[in-house]
Amino acid sequence: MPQSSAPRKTLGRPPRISREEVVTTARRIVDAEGVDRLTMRRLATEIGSTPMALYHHVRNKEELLVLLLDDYATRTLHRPELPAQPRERIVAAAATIHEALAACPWIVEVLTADDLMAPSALWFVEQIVDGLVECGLSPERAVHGYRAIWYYTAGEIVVRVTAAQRRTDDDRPTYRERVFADLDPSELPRLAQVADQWSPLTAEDTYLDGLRALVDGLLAPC
Amino acid sequence: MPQSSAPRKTLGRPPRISREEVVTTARRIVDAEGVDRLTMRRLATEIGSTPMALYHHVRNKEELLVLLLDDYATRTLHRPELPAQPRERIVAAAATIHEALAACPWIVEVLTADDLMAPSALWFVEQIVDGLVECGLSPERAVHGYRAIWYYTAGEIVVRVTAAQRRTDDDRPTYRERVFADLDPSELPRLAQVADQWSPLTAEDTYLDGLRALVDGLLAPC
DNA sequence: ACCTGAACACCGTTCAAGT
DNA sequence: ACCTGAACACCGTTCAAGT
Repeated sequence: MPQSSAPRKTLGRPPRISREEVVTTARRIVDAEGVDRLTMRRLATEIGSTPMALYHHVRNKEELLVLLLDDYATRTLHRPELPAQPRERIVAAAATIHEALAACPWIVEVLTADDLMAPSALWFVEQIVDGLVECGLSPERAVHGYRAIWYYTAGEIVVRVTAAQRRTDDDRPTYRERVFADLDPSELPRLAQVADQWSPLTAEDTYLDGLRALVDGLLAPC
Repeated sequence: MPQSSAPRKTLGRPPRISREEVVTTARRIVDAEGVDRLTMRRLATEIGSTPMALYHHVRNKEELLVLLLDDYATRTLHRPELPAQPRERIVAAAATIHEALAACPWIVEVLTADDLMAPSALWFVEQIVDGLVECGLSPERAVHGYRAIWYYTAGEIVVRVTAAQRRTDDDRPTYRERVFADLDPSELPRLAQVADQWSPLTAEDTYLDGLRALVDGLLAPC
């Protein structure tokens, strides 16, 4: 793996671009034009080099995206004052992660990578796991609880972001709208009842309500 | 939009391929080799035609994927006997959807499309919304409750499927493993404590536990 | 109405060679 | 050690023409 931070022991051609420059330039492209426009070729021309030069600094495009997420997390995920009460601490930590992710929609491509295991996010994971343990869960159940919170959080981001993308793409009625339009009220009475409110209702941001419900449910046996 | 099912009013060149044939062939490719291998060109050669012929039967690749999800849902999502008790009915309906999605990992590409609004899935959505209303939630809160369940379900699928993909891709230590390996126990004591159990713990299928916690939490105020 | 051929405007990545 | 040029093996989609 290329290590631009390691001391140079052997002499060779001096590097013209650094891993950091690659990541910074990639960030600029993504911020300005969206993640779809980030290609190795585009990045190379932007940086004044060739596609292949990049491969000396990142293993491949996927690694570049993970580095980008790390970079983003390090820059924006500052540790807030969290409530002392453990239940509220869990909610606040999850909400902070959620807020940071929601503000950078391109993340969806990378989000699903592993966990959100950017080093700067680990502190929040710690707070959540610790809060669950303090509330009486075993370490094992606390990890499972964190995962449930993570599934819920990642799902909310993925669903909301991609729905938003589709809305701007074109203005024909969405597939969902067509399906709701010819709904049989005798077969699906509840859905028919809420059909015309569905869009505004699902557009509301209810992340926090659902999060509280989930945390309450996870802590209920205690 | 092409309507192969509509009666042919004007005479013209008789169609050689149908929308149904396109979808069926696409399904065969996806089942056999994964969604990555489904390209318009590959599909065209498989069907014995040219890429452009496909565009007379589907608007574009995205529509093809939505049709594929519908097709899959129609074939596999059969209505089970659901428990009469509303809380258990909600859990069972969500679990059935989850099971169907988990069995077809290529879904992740499409999942995020809108809601899971395949017509054959609507019955399950109805059961969930109805169960929540029967438990005392207002229709509005019931829709929000369904959304929370959907976020959790979609998130679980997305995270698990992509984690599995990455595992098979290569056998180097994952990014997560590297991050966990050099964890500072004085800074992140809980994570350090569970570090070596993290992989097995997160590999466990705890979807149902989290789902029950979420549903309990949603119904708690009642 | 439906299909074809050729082209447009791209991708990520590898290989072999240069400095 | 780092970078370049050229190539490989692809993409989705459009356009203009054929039947």
